[in-house]
Amino acid sequence: MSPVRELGMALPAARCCTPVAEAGLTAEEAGTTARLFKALADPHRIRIVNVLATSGESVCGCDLEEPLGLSQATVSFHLNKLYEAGLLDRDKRGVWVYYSLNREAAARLGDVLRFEGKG
Amino acid sequence: MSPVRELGMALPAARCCTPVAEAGLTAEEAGTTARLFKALADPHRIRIVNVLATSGESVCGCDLEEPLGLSQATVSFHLNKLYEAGLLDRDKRGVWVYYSLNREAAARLGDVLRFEGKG
DNA sequence: AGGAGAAATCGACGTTCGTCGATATCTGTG
DNA sequence: CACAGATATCGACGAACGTCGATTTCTCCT
Repeated sequence: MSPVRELGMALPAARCCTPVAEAGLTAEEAGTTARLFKALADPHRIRIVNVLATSGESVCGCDLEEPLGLSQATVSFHLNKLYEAGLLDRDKRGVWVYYSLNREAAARLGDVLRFEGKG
Repeated sequence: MSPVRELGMALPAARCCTPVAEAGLTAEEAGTTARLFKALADPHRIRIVNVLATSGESVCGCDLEEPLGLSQATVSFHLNKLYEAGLLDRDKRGVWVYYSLNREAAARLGDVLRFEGKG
C-alpha cells in the first residue's frame, strides 16, 4: 500500500448518463456508461453515426451495405447495437427501415465526457 | 436498393479525434475514434477515469485494487489500456506509479462527440 | 548483498464480439 | 395468392477481451 488512500466511492442512486467527472460514480453507473461507449467502440458503427449525423434526412439501412462494404446481416447487427444503445431512431416505411441519429441521446452522450471545471 | 442514395464518403487526410459529426469521416479516422471509445468500453476503466477526474492529485495504482475489487494484474491491465489510449499520464515515483487524467486528451475526447449545429 | 514490496508480463481460461451464409419473417406489387 | 425485395434471426467460426495466479523486473531500505 502507498501513502495515498481513502479514494471514497459512494453509492448514489443509479441513473442514465452520469458524467464521468462527477464524484462517486457507482459501479452500476459505470456499467451504464461503459455499455454506451461499447456501442461506439467499433469503426463501422462510428461511420454509421457519422453518416447519420451529417445526413440531413434519415437513411435507409439498405443504403449502408455498399459504402461500409459489409453484408446485409452485419449491417443489421451494427444498426441494432446502436439502436439498443438508444443512439438511433428507427422508422419503418413499408419494406424499408430508415435510421436517424437520436439527437437528444447524442447530446447527452457528449455531456458524459465533459471534464471542464471539475477535479 | 431504396430511393435514397449516394451517401458520399470522401477521403480527407487522417488525423486524431475528428469529430463524429464532421462530414466525410474516413475509415481510418473511424478506426482511431473507435479505438478511443474501446478504451472506455469497460466499467472498471470508467471508474478509474472517474476517480482520476475527481481526485485532485494523481493516484497510486496500488490504491485502486481494493476499491475496484480486482487483482493487481487486472488493474495493471486496465491502467495500461487507458495509458495506451493516451487518456492517462504516468508518473513513476520510486517503487510506485502514479496515474492522472490527461486533461487535454479528455477534453479532445469530449469534442469528438459534439453534435450541436451539425447535420 | 539480501529482502520487501510494487508493477509489468506471461500463460491459461472462459466469455464476448464481429463476421458471414443461410434461413425465416414481413411488406408491397402484380 | 405467389413473388420480389428488405430486414431480422440463426448457427458457426476465429479473434479479441477480461480475469487471475504465478513469475519476473525494478526500486528502495537495511
